[in-house]
Amino acid sequence: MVQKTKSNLEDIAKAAGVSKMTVSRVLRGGSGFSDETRDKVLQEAKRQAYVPNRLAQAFGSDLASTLVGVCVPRLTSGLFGHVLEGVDIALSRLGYQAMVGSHNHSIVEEENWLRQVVAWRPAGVILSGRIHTAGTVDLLRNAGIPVVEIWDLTTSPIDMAVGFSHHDCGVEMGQFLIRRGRRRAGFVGALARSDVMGSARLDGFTAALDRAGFPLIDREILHDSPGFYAGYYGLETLLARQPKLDVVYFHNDEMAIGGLAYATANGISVPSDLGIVGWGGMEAASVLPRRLTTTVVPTTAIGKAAAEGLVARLKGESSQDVVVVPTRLVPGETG
Amino acid sequence: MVQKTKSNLEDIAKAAGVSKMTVSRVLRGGSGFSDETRDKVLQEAKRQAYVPNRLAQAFGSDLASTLVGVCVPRLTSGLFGHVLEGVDIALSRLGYQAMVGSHNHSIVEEENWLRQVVAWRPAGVILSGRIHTAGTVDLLRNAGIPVVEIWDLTTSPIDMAVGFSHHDCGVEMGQFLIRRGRRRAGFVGALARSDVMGSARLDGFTAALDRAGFPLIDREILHDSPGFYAGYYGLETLLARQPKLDVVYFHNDEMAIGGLAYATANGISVPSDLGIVGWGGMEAASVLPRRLTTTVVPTTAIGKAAAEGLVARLKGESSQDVVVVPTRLVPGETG
DNA sequence: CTGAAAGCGCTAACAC
DNA sequence: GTGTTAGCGCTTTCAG
Repeated sequence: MVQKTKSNLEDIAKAAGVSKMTVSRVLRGGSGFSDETRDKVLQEAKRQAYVPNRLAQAFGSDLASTLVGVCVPRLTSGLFGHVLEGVDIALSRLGYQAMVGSHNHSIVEEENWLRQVVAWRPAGVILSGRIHTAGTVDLLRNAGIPVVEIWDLTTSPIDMAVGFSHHDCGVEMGQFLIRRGRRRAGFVGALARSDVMGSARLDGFTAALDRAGFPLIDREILHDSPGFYAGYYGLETLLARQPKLDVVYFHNDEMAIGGLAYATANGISVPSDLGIVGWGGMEAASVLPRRLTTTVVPTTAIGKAAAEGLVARLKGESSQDVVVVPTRLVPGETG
Repeated sequence: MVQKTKSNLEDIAKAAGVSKMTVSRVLRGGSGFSDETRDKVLQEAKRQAYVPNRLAQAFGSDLASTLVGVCVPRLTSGLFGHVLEGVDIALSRLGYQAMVGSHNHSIVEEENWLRQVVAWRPAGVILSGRIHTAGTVDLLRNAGIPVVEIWDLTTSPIDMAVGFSHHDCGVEMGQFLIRRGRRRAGFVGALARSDVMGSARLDGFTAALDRAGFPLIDREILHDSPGFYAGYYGLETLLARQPKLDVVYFHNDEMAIGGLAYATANGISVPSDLGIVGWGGMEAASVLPRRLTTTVVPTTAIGKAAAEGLVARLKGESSQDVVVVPTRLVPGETG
């Protein structure tokens, strides 16, 4: 059977004996037609399995499209998965569609992604982080669409922002560990050169330690993806150099759990011999035999707030330009 | 400063002293123009920061759009995060854009998502699973676009498919545990009513146990998201009813790790008192103090193959309609 | 090698 | 309450 060409407003109009415009009005649920007309049109549309052409709609009118670009560093990160879920649920509830991309912590890849996406004339975009290429900023300015930057709030945003200060997270953890009596701290991270936000946490951490008079002893930064393995081997490497550390701050919880695995496997008792603390608040961290000491980030809430703020702006509703979400240092049994 | 209206082909044409058509040809890298013309046009395009309007492009021609719809059950699942990453990397390398959605294991939500997405006239879609509503199938047929169903391969696909048999995964694990001497097996799952693929694993598992003469003793299915917590409390509940189980098969690795945490916290020694086995192959499973016995699924490869197969089809290249990816039962130290 | 004309499906603006 | 006209930016087709 030959593929039947998709029906359009005109087909319905003809079949219902009205004009395209009337059909358009009915289908968009406006007003300016009789009940009788409406029923006829709706019935025809259903019969013909009419699917509106959003391309024509978005193209042919100033009506903003309902496409929203969303770019995150990595799709495989537990944290960003939750952020995306928050975005996705909010957007779909509001009738918007997400175009998703990832850039693996490269602002150049982010620009490439954005260049593709703006060509689709999206209603707005959600980006991660506060550092972008000049090209990205130009693209955004020329597009003249709302932008929400999520995750980091260290400096002032291009347009809107939802997040928190990574630097403060590091400071808070540093102060906490000092209060707990730790004096010889190390750090294990990954991808330092490109993950600016991870570096911000480290900066805050070292600053706090410095102020307390017990500066960071050493750090080990792996050029690897910040997962369990990197945490495991990162701790191994760091301890080989610095056997006398009394606590290690990890780039994130996955790495901290990897570190915990290394400690367990090597007879290092946690937290008495060595404290291990993470960042992020992944679910797994709280069901470990020993609950991980970490900073919990409200990931889904960030995604939701970003999507809702963007749409509020699009609808001309008043909305806050900068939303600060609270992170929470949760003392566990490992640090 | 007033927002400068975006430049279009005509603006460039005027500035370069040629026609729209010539500009169009140059910008799309075709042929039929002199080098001199090309340089002039490219220079003008750059000067005006021209961004092509993909909406007009896709709308105004039969040229397939480069939009690809991708729908997964959950964005927060470690496994699907990796699938999405595979899809995303392959698509962006090939010049396509992903419209992403999730349906939380509801085929009705999947249909709602698809209805929105089809209206954008995507080049193709990637769906998860083999069960869809009649409405979904209609939508797909009418759209006349390629469809790749990923993840499950139990029955024959609508169009193309990339995956493996969940049923066989269950059978294999059942046989493995019997060979290891387990005789009193239980199962802990979540969301059974809607997660058809999880059920397929359970079916295969019970079938294998039945054939061996040691049928499944009991199962505990939680109406909760299949994460660490559900695994923890699911095992607690199951053991309260059936203290004499000698092994428990979990819906996935997250739940198995939760179960492991419960066992550790309650002095149950694994694997001597109780075997604990999972499914999926999340990275964490292999750095636990005791490596989890599980089935490893090549998630990223599935996403990559789905995206590449779809694009191959779009370009008229020959491609396999059904790609079976191998899963691998990896014996660890927990079962 | 280059250009002119028509049209994709829809909606805004205006007429009736 | 309903219809008509024009046009969004691009590509296709056909003429030169």
